[in-house]
Amino acid sequence: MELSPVMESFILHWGEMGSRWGLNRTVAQIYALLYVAGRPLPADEIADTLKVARSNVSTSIRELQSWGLIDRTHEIGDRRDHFAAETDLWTAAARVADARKRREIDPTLAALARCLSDARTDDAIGKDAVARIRAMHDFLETASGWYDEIRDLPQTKLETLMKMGAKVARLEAPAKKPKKKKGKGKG
Amino acid sequence: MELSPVMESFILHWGEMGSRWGLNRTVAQIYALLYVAGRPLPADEIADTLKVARSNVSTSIRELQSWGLIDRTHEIGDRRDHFAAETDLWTAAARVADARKRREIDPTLAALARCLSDARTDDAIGKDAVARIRAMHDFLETASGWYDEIRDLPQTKLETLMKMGAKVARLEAPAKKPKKKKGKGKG
DNA sequence: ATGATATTTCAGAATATTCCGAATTAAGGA
DNA sequence: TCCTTAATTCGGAATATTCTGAAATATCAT
Repeated sequence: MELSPVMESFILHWGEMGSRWGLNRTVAQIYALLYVAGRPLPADEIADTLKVARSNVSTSIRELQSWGLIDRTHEIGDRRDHFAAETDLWTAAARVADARKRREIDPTLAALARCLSDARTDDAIGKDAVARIRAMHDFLETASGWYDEIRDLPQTKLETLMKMGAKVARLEAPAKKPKKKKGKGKG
Repeated sequence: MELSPVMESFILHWGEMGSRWGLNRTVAQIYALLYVAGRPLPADEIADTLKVARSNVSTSIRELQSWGLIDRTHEIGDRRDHFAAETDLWTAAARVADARKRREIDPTLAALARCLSDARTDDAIGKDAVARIRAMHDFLETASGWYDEIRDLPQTKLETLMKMGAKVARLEAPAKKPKKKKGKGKG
């Protein structure tokens, strides 16, 4: 696929971004490419466009599939697999959040639970240290539970909830002097 | 500092976890150590305990400070700096979220804005592709705006909001048969 | 100043990750 | 079956990151 300057810039920036969020550059770039392309692309075209090895595309595609960020499709008269990005960004974000929770939060919670259990036979650890580990466990568990509760909300409900958030914020800090908006000097 | 088996396990797991969230192992381990220790430790004691180079501790401490996750303190009769972890996990999580937004989301938003601006003189890009880039930009901007609105809420308000979230969830899928509480089969 | 201790910097070693490309496997079609 | 094309696997090269240890710098007391 022929990339325009802006498309190229978009893909490069996205690759950069992805690498800060635990994806590797190629994986993020492929997602970006499929996202702007707006139509399913076969693996070899992806490799050509991004100038990476065909095998690298294969591996990266597998990774993107494991995140639920792309779909595999087919075209008549073409034996090759084609891939399309999930273009609904709410859905994409939710997929990533789900996957990260499953891969990182849940195992961490399990590890913390094991620590707490083991602590009962660890006579070298202090009660306060155990309490802090418990606090960590409970914090993650609470956050995790909230996530489970809101993750299935349809977007509209979620947006409503977000707007409620803004209201709560405004209730909390009512404009006492609505005359002038002044920088708070937070630094 | 002498580590009990559970403390060691906690620190190792946390190091593992941290590396999945963009911190390096040592940084995450130092935070974990200071967190369980429950008292300020000097850099050389951290190095001894974790068996890493003193210089590595210096660098990692700087990183932790840049995330706002540790405080520097002093003890009378001791010229060394001592470091203590932020033990309030809400605060710690907020600090990380703030930092990541500033370091990753904000620059990405800027890059996307630049793409959109450049797109006007890019005659090789299609209108639909521009529209998708705009969708990405707007999505991030919206999420970013929401975050700004709720980040200053005190914990209590935030918890209230979270509970509202749970309620909204329940309104959305009301228990038709409130006879028995049954596992929802989340898999 | 001088010496003692604390901290930081930084070049390069150690390690980890990403990526390529050759070889292999899989899937059709004739 | 055999041939062609698509897809995957995997050893190791290329690259990036992390970590060490030595040297430099800073801080404080005398």
